[in-house]
Amino acid sequence: MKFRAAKGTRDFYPDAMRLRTWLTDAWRRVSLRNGFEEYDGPIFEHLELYTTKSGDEIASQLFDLEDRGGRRLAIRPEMTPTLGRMVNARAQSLPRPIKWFSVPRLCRAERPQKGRLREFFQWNIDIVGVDDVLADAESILVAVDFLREVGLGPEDAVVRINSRRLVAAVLADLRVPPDRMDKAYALLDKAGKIPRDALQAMWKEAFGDAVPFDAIEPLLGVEGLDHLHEAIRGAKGGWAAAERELPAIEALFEKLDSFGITEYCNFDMAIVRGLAYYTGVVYEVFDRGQAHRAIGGGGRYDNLLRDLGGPAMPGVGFGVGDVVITDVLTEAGKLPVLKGELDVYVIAADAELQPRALELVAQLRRGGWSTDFSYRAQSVGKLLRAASDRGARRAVIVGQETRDENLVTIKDLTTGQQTRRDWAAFVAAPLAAGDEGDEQARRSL
RNA sequence: GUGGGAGUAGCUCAGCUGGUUAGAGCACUAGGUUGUGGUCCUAGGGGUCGCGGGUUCGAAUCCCGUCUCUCACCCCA
Repeated sequence: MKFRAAKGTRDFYPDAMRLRTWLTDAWRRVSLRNGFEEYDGPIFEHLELYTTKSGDEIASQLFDLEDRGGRRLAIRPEMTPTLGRMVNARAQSLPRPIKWFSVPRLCRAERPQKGRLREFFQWNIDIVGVDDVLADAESILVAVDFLREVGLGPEDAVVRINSRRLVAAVLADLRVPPDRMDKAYALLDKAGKIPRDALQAMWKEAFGDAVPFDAIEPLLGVEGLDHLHEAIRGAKGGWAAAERELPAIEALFEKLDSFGITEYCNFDMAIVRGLAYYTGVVYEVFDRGQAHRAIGGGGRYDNLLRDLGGPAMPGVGFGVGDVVITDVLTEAGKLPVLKGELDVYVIAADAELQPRALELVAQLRRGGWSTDFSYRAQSVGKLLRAASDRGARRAVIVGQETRDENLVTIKDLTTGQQTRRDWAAFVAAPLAAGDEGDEQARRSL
């Protein structure tokens, strides 16, 4: 073939499209029932919207372009800057809290690998205008609600939660200079991914003796609130600043308890997140088997809107990409088997009856029922097979009985039961259970 | 950007100590004589063996290059 799909992109043939729609429908369903409203923005933005926030390195992972007027543009690699821009533009008039969601198609010019493609879909949830920890907790509730919706229990997935403020406090207690915080975050983020001695070497290289590795070691691998308390109490020299941050974390976990989702949640000092704009609570969702990268992640970004030129407005939100979650669900055997959806397949028993069959097709379609038929006159057996392959719920045969008595023969393709009904009655309710023959089926429902 | 692995039918793969017209399963198409599917049988279509070059009487098979895919690293929104 001369042309194939570009690197890191996917074609969604009907089979794959059904799954994509199933997933995005789940996202929308969960969003709406949690009180969020859908929004969307343009698929490309001014390049600076991304570069001003995240630095120039980011530009190398952007698909950027220039229009004929010389404007520098970029295909959106994430949704949060667009959200910030949109909220800023109407900051004075939007009722708060702003609870919005979106399912944008995003592009990043990265090298594709497992769980990462260059074009993907991402579910975004944001709560803007509220700095209450309750908003942080609710965003996590929505994430967990989704996990439940797709059949992932607490034994399958976990939300690992940390706080940038807490980490910053600990680092301050350890006398890490404020301008070196980002470096320290980056190293802490590696703690769970590389061997301890390698981390030690990197830490030593970065901070030398000013902040000895011994001092931060108790911090590493801290999981669970109890463990956190121990680590802080046992810290050499005392972690006064860190101790002051404890109540905030405890308050968050109290809300999570009220929401009934603590079995999914765990405090984890290793979750820092790479993104610069997070200021408070940060969290990531993982499969328990740790066979995949993060399913999703989010956190609080209290300075982002101001940094984008708007008023100071706090926000919290998360994103879940379609690639990793699909991998996880596939592995767990939780993806549904989806067939095409068709209410009725109309069969003409012989070629002379095709006009009546077409008449029936049109009437059913007008009534709102998804209906299909064969272009060719084939044996009833072949057409029933076609109906079955199409995933039709009912096959209806227009035959001799239609000619003589205006009756149609209806076959329920899932049970195999067959009944005859009057044409008009069938058109009025094609999926209704039939008469005597369907009594049994009706009872079993 | 760096490194490993892999490219044979739409998909999953076999064939590879070089030797006639390159195979299987699934999928697809058409039949199995006049109105009953989801489990059957038969037949058929579809591949310049990723591409280019080299070695050889002869290359899917050996060598070189190249492209693509994939996994990992870097990075992570």
